[in-house]
Amino acid sequence: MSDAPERPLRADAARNRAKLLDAATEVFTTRGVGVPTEEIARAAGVGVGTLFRHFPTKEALLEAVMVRRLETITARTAQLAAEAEPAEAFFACFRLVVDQSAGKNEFVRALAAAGVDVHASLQESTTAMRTQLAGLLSGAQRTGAVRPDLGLPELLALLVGTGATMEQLPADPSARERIYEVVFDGLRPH
Amino acid sequence: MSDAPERPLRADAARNRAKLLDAATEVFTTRGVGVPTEEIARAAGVGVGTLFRHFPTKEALLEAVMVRRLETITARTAQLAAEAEPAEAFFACFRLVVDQSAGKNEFVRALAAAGVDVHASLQESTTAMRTQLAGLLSGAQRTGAVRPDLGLPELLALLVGTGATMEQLPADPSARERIYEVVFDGLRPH
DNA sequence: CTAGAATCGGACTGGCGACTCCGTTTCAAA
DNA sequence: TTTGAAACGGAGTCGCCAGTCCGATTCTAG
Repeated sequence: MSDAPERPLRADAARNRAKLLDAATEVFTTRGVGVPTEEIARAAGVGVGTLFRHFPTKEALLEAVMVRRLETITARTAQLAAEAEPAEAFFACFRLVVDQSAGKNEFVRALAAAGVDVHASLQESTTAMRTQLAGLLSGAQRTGAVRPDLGLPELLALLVGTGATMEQLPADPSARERIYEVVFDGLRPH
Repeated sequence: MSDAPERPLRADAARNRAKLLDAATEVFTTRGVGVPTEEIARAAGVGVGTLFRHFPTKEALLEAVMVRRLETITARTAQLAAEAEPAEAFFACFRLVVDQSAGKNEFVRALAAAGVDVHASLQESTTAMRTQLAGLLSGAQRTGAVRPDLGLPELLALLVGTGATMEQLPADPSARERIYEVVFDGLRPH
């Protein structure tokens, strides 16, 4: 489209960029998106100047983190979808997304609150994810494992909501499991 | 305990306090807790000075709003619990709480993030609510309408999570209804 | 009606945090 | 090695917002 010329980054620049992304992922997920940029820079072992040279805006950094996460999840989802039969794959992916989305709801909120209609790069990644999920859903419905009246919007909402449910729970694995039982039972027909 | 003397508020002061609470409830729920205090004061038709005289801190205002909401919900819950039989009351209250909690998750987060171990007044209200819900839950379990392995923590988490689910949904009443079907189905035994 | 106490309003302050600027350092092409 | 372009770091700027202060206003007791 438009990103044609792009000279390759200098070695140190590429290294710093990667360190920033890692640090930002870590800090944002554990301490929330409110953490000052300077702390992220410090965690990455670089100066704020460097941070803002790579990501012109705090929001841009947030977006980059989201994109990477989404891509990871989408890839694993695709793998699962290919390996297992529809119903099994569907429920496995549901777990995967919920488990991986700890704290991510807050990201989405932060981005949305920033007035952005989700920038191009993010748009792209979310679309890929949605496509995956839509396929999984209709596959599972075709085999009768999931009630047929659910659409993609409901599935998406349930994924986010189940993530929120898990965040509220004390770190008790058996309670988590019970929540999954409730939701999965509800997803099955009748 | 300690709030003994409390002279009654002057007429205008009481009026302004009420206007502030109403405005804050409205603004916080529709535009989020990040809205500057000045806007809340303007929405209430008073100056910031007045706002801070009634609520020494933005956080205190947030808390007051929460308390009022919780008390309202708790009262309605109690009423429902008294009028209907256990199972019916349980599910009706579940709906009530979820419907009324639009945007409230964000409040709780904001308070928790402020480092407060939830101040005394809020503590009290939440305890009342929890007691209500605990009663409702065990009642519904006794009649066999709800799976017996669920505890209060799971119920609380599911209430918050279902609220989050609803917030993600496009404003489509039938989709909302489908979500309730999923969750309620999952809550029932087997 | 009047005084003075309670309240009000909004200009002002202080601190915080996103982002900029530029002298210094590091890389890599020749 | 040399050299200039690329990248770095972090002190400094700027705007925003919670919370303060005090002269002006509005209640209400007598």
